[in-house]
Amino acid sequence: MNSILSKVVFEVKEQTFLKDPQTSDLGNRILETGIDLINEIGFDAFTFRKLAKEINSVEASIYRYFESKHKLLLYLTTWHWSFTEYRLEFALANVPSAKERLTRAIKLLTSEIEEDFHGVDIDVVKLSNIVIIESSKAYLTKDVDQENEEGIFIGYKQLVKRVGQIVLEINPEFKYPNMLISTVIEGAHNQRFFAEHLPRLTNVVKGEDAITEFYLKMVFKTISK
Amino acid sequence: MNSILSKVVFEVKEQTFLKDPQTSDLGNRILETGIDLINEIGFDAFTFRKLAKEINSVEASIYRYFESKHKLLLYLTTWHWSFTEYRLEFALANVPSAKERLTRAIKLLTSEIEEDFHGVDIDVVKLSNIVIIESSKAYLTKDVDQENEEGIFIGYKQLVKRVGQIVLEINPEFKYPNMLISTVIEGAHNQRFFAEHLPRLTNVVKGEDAITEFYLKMVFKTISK
Amino acid sequence: MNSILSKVVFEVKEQTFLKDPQTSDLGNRILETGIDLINEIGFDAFTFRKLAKEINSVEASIYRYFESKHKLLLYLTTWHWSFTEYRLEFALANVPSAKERLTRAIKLLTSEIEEDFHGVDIDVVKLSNIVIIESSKAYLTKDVDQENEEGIFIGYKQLVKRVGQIVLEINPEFKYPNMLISTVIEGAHNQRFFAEHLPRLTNVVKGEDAITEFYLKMVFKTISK
Amino acid sequence: MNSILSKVVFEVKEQTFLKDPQTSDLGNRILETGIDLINEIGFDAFTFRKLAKEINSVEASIYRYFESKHKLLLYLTTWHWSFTEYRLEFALANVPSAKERLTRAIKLLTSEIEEDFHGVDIDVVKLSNIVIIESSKAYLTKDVDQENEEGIFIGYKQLVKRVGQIVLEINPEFKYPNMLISTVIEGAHNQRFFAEHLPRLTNVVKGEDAITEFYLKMVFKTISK
DNA sequence: GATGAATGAGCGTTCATTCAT
DNA sequence: AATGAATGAACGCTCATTCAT
Repeated sequence: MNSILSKVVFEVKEQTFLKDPQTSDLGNRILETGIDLINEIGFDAFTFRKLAKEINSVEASIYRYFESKHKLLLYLTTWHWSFTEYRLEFALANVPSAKERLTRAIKLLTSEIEEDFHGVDIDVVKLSNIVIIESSKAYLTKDVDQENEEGIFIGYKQLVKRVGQIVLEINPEFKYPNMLISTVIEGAHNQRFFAEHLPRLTNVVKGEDAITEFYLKMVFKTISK
Repeated sequence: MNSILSKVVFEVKEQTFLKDPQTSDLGNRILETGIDLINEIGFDAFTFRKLAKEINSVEASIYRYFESKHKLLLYLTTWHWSFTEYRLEFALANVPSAKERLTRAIKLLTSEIEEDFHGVDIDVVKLSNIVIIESSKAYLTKDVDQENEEGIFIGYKQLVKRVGQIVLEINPEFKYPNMLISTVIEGAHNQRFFAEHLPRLTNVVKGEDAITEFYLKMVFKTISK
Repeated sequence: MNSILSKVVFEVKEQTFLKDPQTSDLGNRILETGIDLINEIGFDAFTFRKLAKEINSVEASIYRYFESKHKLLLYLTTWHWSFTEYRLEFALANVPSAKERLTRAIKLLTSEIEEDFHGVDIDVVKLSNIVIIESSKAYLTKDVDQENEEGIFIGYKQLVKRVGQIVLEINPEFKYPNMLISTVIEGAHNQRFFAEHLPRLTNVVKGEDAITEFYLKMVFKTISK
Repeated sequence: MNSILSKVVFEVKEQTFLKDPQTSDLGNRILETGIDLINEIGFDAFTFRKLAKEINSVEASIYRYFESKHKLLLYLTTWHWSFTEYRLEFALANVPSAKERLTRAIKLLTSEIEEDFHGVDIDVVKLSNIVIIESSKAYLTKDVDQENEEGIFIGYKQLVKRVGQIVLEINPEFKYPNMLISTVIEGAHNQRFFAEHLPRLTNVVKGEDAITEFYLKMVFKTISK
């Protein structure tokens, strides 16, 4: 699994790092401990200084890999989207029915990751939490347009497009496939956050898989003729 | 209009300010120029120092009104939700049909504000842009839980609940009214941002009112039996 | 003397400071201790951090007064030129003979300051050393042109022009009065430095007033018809 | 020409480098690109990191040649003085008249270099600009005395002495030959800089060779009995 | 001999905040 | 009530330098 991963996972990220963190021990510690720390204290409070202390190194060393903490966040989110697309590929492979494929895709996009992915050093569960809470901060910036030009969000767009195309297979006349899918992805993030922190904004009861159920129903009803 | 506004609009915000900014000239300048400045440079780059310079005052004076820039953002977003609820009240008053009320509600929540609201000093259009881009940063924080306890998000929750109840009028068995409505509200924000900056994540063509059309259809199909 | 000083001395410097250091206790400590410290360790090694430590304050406080250490140096040099022009005015007042005035001007520009100037908090002797060693660094920069536009070097230019005009009184056909005077001023700086550190570049014997003697002779011979 | 150059030019510099940069390809790239870069961004903004990037190498490699950027500047200036002395030797060879020799020397010291020197990889015009703007920073340091002891400024001193001796040939009683010549050299640097950036300090009109004219006259008048 | 990786130290800057007036 | 002055703390960043290969 590892070799395929390596092949699939590392796509668009060249713009986000100065030196590929996956190629050295220090780089990997930056990623692993970085994910832990962002999870723990939140991205706003996260600084390279604190991370450096945590990995018994210094800020200057981290700057060899990432230009800024914002770029590190971009790296993590693009990694996450590449990884998600890779998982999607596997989940949909050899499934002929478009409806079944869309079902699987929505499930994958709206459920929590639980499995352990061998061959990946990165803690995908924690990373997924970061994506839920912090990823929107990665694009809600004055720099979006420039970063978009640099192709940093390609992974996300590809994913949306790909699932959107399944929608079109089912209903070729549906006008807003991308809008629907990005609503589902961002919505699932929000609902998961609301469920934990602002429960009156959602109707999720802990333990149940309400989010997935809701979005599945929503998608299929919305695209029905 | 003004008197009613004053009555309706200022609800939950006591937790967000130290001294009500609407009661003094300086306070109002803080709000007005604050909105301008956040719009211009983004909330991340926004500081009390810059705001103080802009209004020819000093940081210390702003601190009389708001404990932090984060609290100012909370003030602005709660103001926005109160204001939205007030507009909703007017839009739904004396409309007997639940479907018509839901339609009006969704339209109001997903369209851009354009009208000029007399009697309100605050530039509601600019404020609405801030809400789109920055409001999620107001709750995607390590302090959500505490701020939630303090009742800061009550306005938002009320709004969601109120529209959710219209959904239940139409389909009393629908399990996820709040989830649906908060998905619509947050989704509309996202799509409006995507339309401008990451168009491949949406299917919005500029000029058309695709967002409203999409969410109207989505809501009614989703809640249909 | 003080009152006249205050009037004469503070001219072009507004561009060099954020808040006039002469108007507060802390500001004056910045100037006095700043001069001491630059003298001691040299401008290159001088930092706001070290200065802050020395005056038992913090960098942030110094930044209220000066944008950068470079601006502080500009402040000090412009102060020095204003002060020199003021001294010149006194030295030349009521002296009818142009030759005598030129002689006095050259002496003033090429000799070491020794007197104590009452009513001035600034240690003019130490400041003069700084000007000798560091002032050229104030203009030998990529920012000269911009700073020149801002009028920062006006004091120096005025001084050169004023003495140049005495030259023209004596020999109206002399083509290069400013060139001559700026050569004298910069030359005197250099020779004083050489005398102390690179004696083989000069012919100064310590104790003698060779520098003044040389430049006096040089000037008068050069402008003679 | 090259072979003589090689013999004459490389004199005192042993103290300034760790490994002679003229003996390797990388070393020569350091010199050439270093000169370019210092010219472009100024010595203050110049760093080994930037230089390394420019020559597609790394900082560590540059450190093999030069202990610090300051030493590199010393290398360049001593090279320039050796080169100037070499040019002087040629210009004065077989000229019996002392007055003529002094004239030629002053001209050489105060005019801009324009000719292309074949056999020298170093861009002498750019180097000359660096010397004008930055060379004073090479000695206006707390380390002058030590560096002087190490003989780093010998080239400059020799040059001054040599031309000073022509002065003495003409007027054996003139007391300040070195002072005069170093005033001319430094003065010519200053005036060239002033002409471009602070024209009101000089009387140079672009295109004319005023600087040389002025210093020629100044020297001969000053040393006349 | 040249390089890649890493680091220690410190700089310049800004922020949020407090205190005295 | 508003302001002016000052500060503590930390951030982001870069530099010069070293070490192992």
